Amino acid sequence: MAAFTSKDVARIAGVSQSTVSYVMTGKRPISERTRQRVLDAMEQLTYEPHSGARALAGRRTRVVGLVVRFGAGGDAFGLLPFIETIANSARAHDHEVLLVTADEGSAGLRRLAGRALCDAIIMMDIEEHDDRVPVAAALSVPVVLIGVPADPAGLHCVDLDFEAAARMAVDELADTGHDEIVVVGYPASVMERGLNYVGRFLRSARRQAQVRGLPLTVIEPVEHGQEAAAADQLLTRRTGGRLGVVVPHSDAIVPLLNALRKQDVVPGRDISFIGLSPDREAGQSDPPYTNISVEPRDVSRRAMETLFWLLDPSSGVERPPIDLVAPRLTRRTTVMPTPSN
Amino acid sequence: MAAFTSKDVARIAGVSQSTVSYVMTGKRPISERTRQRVLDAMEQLTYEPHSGARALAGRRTRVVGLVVRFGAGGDAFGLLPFIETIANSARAHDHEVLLVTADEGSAGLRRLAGRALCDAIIMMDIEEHDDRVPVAAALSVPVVLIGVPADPAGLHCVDLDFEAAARMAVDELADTGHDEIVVVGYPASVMERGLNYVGRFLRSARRQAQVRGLPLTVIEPVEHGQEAAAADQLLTRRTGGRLGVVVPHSDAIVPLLNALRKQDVVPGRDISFIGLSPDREAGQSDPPYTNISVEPRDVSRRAMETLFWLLDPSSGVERPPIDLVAPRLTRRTTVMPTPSN
DNA sequence: TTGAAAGCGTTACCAA
DNA sequence: TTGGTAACGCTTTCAA
Repeated sequence: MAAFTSKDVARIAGVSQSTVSYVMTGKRPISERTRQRVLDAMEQLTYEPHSGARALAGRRTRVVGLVVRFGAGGDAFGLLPFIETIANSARAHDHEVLLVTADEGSAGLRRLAGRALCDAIIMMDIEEHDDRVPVAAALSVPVVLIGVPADPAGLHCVDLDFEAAARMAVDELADTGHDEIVVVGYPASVMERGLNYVGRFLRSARRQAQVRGLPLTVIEPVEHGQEAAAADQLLTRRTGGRLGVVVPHSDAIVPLLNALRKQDVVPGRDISFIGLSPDREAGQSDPPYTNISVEPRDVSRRAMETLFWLLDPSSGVERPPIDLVAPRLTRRTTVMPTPSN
Repeated sequence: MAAFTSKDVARIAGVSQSTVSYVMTGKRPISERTRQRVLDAMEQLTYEPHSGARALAGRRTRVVGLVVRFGAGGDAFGLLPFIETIANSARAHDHEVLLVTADEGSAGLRRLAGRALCDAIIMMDIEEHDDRVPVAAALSVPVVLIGVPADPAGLHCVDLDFEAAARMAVDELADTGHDEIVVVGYPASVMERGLNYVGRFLRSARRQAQVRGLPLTVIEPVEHGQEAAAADQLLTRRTGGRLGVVVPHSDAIVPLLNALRKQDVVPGRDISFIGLSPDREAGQSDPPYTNISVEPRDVSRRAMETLFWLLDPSSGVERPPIDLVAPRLTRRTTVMPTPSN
């Protein structure tokens, strides 16, 4: 592991150092013959360019900063697929991923930009009123948010369209002749954090219920492990009418289905059930439930497309400042059909 | 976001650029008065050192490379706590974390070291015979493995002591008068990957069963979602004697407990049950089960201690090349007590 | 189509 | 205790 430099490559190839650089960047035409000689020399030395030197001279790091929050909060199914997709996308663009935890708050952002650790930042787990957003907006590097804060401050945001998701759930229940809706809320830890999508979903659900003239109650907060109690509470709400249950917190779905089963309540027969979750989970669950799709991979892929477009606007088509992925409703058997009489 | 340099800081503070550098690194004594002036100037300019320039001149990046495998394979509970702990530990040492996926194989390792992207590497999800291990051993930066391959090639390894864990499980069942042991194996995807700990656990379990003179069967592979079938298979094994079940794949534990319950088989009364999982999961499960602790945080914390010791051997006490975290057995109610007659 | 050379912002050596 | 200055390995202008 001798650690050769572009000077060594140049010497072996019998060209100047700048030619080596231009072969790598492709920023000026090189005769095929020279190019090949340089490439051979690189191969021979197993040359790798020094990223620090590159960043210094070229004022770009080829690194994407990723700010995530570990621990309590988001849905468990979520974080890993997000990170994975982002890592793959970065690699596809020949970029690295630098991981920063949300615990660092704005300081982490300032460090990423100030120390020139990355060319762009992608930030997840945005709160509705998030201190970091104005800081991010003032940074010298572009920032893409996964989530939509109350004030995006001009930043590009990508997320699932939780407003549309809520409307879809309410509409589905309204269209099939239900006369009451219960939304099973989030754990207190999630509620308190003021995560943007919680408010976006619940507000939209309430509004649409009003539009459709249906009473809607939110049971909240529902702690992890306390889903059985929520199930009880929910069943007392069933005043003889057709009750529809909507569960936006995907971690609560399976426990809740289990709790209902224990009470011999069959979704699709006794009550209706719609969950917000990836299609895969919904289809493989027992029983499979009608769901509204939440696909982390779609969201983070779009976020990365936006990010790379911001880094090189000529590279693709312009991206909208707020880019919402449309949810999809998949009917399985947990929503009672419209009564035929 | 003006992007000031240490030259600016030097000018404002009325000192030379090298003095600014020495204030930051502490590599030579600075009078308190000068030091304060420099710190004030930095504060005033919100100065942040350029990491690329630093890496170039100082030949150290203050970055830790983290190689992880996403997707199928390891236990779901595992990856996130590992990453989180590593990120926190890195931060505590004023280091960044660069994330690389295992899909890149040895190329990722070569890139990390060749491009001087990091000072040290931590690599997870090691296979028993892993191509990357010899490559890692030849790198110009230290590498710490989480896991123990057949041939560590001189690299430092940190992991749970799966051999001891298997012995503990077998001993516990032997000591309480069982006369048969069934180990519920891993999904095929995990078996095929040849992950190091799978072999380490199963081999050790077999050996210890032999030592204790107990028949031991491994049901394998057990797919995710197929735990009910495994439960059936397991119950047919119950030839009237006292049967002990050991479940090393933590993802299978809860589904398996559910499957047993459906058959009205009560662990601790009808059969015995020991799972390998974090204590938290075991205690919060319904029912709580006797478990052997697998604590990702302990393992990754130790791995990071080793890594920073390798980066600066004078900083602490020497680390063993193979550092195994001792598992702990916590008895709950799922192992039948020794018959009293 | 190519080369020479001036930076990029640090660190660390050599002097003072 | 401090300052001056030569690297560090690349990119990019200016010339040819």
